[in-house]
Amino acid sequence: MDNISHTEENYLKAIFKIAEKEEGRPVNTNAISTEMKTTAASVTDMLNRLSKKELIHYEKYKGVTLTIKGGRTATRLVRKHRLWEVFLVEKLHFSWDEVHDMAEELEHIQSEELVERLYDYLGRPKFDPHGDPIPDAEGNFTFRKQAPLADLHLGEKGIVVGVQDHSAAFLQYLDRLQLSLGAQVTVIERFDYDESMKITLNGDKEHIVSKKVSQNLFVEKQ
Amino acid sequence: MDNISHTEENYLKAIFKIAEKEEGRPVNTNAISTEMKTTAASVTDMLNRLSKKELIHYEKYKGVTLTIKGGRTATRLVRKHRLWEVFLVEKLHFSWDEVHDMAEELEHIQSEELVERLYDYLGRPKFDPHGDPIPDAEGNFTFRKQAPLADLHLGEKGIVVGVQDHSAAFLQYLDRLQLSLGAQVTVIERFDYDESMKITLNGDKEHIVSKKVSQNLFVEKQ
DNA sequence: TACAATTTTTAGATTAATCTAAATAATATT
DNA sequence: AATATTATTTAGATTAATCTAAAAATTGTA
Repeated sequence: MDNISHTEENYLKAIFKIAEKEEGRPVNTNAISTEMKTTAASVTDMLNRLSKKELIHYEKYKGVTLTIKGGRTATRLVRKHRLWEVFLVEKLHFSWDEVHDMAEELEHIQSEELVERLYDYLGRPKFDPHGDPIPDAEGNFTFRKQAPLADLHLGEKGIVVGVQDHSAAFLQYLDRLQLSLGAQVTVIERFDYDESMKITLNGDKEHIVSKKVSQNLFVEKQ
Repeated sequence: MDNISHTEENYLKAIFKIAEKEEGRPVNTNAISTEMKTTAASVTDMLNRLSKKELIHYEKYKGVTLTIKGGRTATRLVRKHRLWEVFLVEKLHFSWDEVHDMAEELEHIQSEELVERLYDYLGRPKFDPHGDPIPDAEGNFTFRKQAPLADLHLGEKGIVVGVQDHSAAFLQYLDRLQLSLGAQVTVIERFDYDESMKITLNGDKEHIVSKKVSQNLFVEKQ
């Protein structure tokens, strides 16, 4: 069969990512050009190519959706990306804010056998170092009933399970606050003025976290 | 600085590989086109590009040599390739005949930090699963006083340390004969007729190995 | 040395991926 | 509904990497 270039793979991943938020609605050209940091003209060009390869359903001016084949390719990339991130953090001891770019390259390594061996080697993880679910070999995601920390009411407890914002700046800031995955947080005060909140960390240290932080941090309510 | 494409990297590696055998003599266009499985015209094209980037010294009709920069790039690729092979064999339990193609892809992963962490993680290996030396971070190779098994005289002993032929077919055949790295061989008979030899394996099993095998297997004399 | 054979380069085309600028379609606004 | 705005596509160029065919240079040989 015709093989898929790195660039085509990246477009599929971008479309998949946008489609996640858009819940099935067709993804439009501009959204893709923003995600891919390229021009709309380049996107149109690529959409024609992807369509010819039956990786997307595409109608002029009407946006795109992934075909089964395109969706499978995208979830495989996500699986590979997240498994490599686990490898980099668990085995090579990189921190969670350093691994994204390396995983962007590693996800394009072809061999399916390699990925599955890596998966076993890593102990069949369900989540990556940022708390994002790792799809299984068939492309199925494990979902969690998570909510932004901002949604917790006074007195409620939660376990930190993920982030909305994946930027290195945010991740490093969380490290400074010791707000890493698995930490237990309890809301002990809420300030309406700037929507910040006071929390305790693992029933111990107290912190004030801004609205921005509490909105970008996912917890599982206890 | 201008960055180097995967293709350019592959050309540099090919030139490096040919230059190893040619011992410093300029590498000619045809040799590269054979190694790269491409046309001489494409090679000439690429040589102009590599020359412009100061990765090779190139004079029309006179062949090429690597510049310091080009040589460093090539040895880094070799280092990465061989370290990834160690990873695939030692950690993911692939066999030595399966890892080449995967390593061809993995060697292009950029991060130098990743390679050095991998190196530590693997226990700072000096040789890859085929017995080839892994250059250090500065590009220095560890050499061994090795010889083809064919050179051993009657009664001489050697330890299998490497292969000349890296083909999967040869490697699989060696596995069948239990002639893996580290095996001790003793020449107990030599047949002039077809230049085959009878050996004992680890002082035990007897085998007859063909000229072709004994020429493609490196041993360290004891 | 001169001719033949080989090697290498040049010329001109092709494909993937990109760009800018202009044209067209869809959507929003008065 | 007509017009303005925004989104998308088309047209035409560019660059990297490749090819085939032809030309030029080098090497081998009679």
